[in-house]
Amino acid sequence: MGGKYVLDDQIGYVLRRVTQRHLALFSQAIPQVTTVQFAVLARLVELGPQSQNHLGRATAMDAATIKGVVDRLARQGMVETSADPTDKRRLTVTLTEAGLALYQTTVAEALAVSDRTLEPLKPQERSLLLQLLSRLT
Amino acid sequence: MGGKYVLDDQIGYVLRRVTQRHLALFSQAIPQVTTVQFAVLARLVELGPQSQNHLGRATAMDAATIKGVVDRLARQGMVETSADPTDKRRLTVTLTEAGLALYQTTVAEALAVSDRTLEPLKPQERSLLLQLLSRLT
DNA sequence: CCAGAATTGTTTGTGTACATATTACATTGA
DNA sequence: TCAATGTAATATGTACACAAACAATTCTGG
Repeated sequence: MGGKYVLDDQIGYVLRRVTQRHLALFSQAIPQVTTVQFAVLARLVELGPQSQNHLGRATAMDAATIKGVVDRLARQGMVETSADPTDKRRLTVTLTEAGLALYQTTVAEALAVSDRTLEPLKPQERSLLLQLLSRLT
Repeated sequence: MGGKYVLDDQIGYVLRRVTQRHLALFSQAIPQVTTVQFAVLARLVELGPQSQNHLGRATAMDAATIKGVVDRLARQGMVETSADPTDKRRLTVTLTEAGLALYQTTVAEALAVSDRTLEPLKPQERSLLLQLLSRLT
């Protein structure tokens, strides 16, 4: 026994495929931003202005990744960056009016995308899946 | 009501975080190749030589992505590419001796990584999770 | 048979994702 | 207080991931 390696049964491969489907549903529903960019907007709405690295930690991205995401959001006018007067190392990231507006007009659709991703499951199974997955973080 | 948007409860965000943990465990255990490269090796072991695009489909990658993965595996001597005599468009990808050897010496560890990823769950919960996830592909 | 459609592979551009190195600045502890 | 340590941001390099456009080839239907 001990198990043969069957690619289709490996958690990593299944995660990748489910993620692919989710990203496709999201970009179809909300082409303006990516899932990752939307997560950043959501956190800024929730937490208010944040230093760039702190924002990265709050959205599960390392410093290099969050920098790229913030740069692209800033280029689209969704966030602004400014120097922190009390700590010269820090770059404060703030949501703009346009960023808040985009969030408010798309958040319902973002919820719908989450629903659509889970559509093949019954309500009970959906919360069970979420609960099991969140124990693997 | 319909629910507020709580980032930490969104399936996409949870998937991303679980994937991050899995990738970290894999690269720590098997630094020679990535999860994606390993998937390609596994499929070649399973199916034998394949055209590049077919191999991509068999591992859930589009044409541009599989090209990059095959290029990197070829650069490391794990696969070889050759022209298909019957169809001049096709590029046949074949596992090398070194590629097969790498697969054979790491496949047990790859299984262990899948296990480690699922470690917080009981055996029963693990198969339940896999079953629920695979319904979302 | 042959023109249009489909497939294969390549290239380019954009967007995560992370390791590592570097610079600038902050904190702390003896 | 000032040296050691830690943190913030940046830059570079590698690796997926996918869209779109393209050239070469193969297939198909009238």
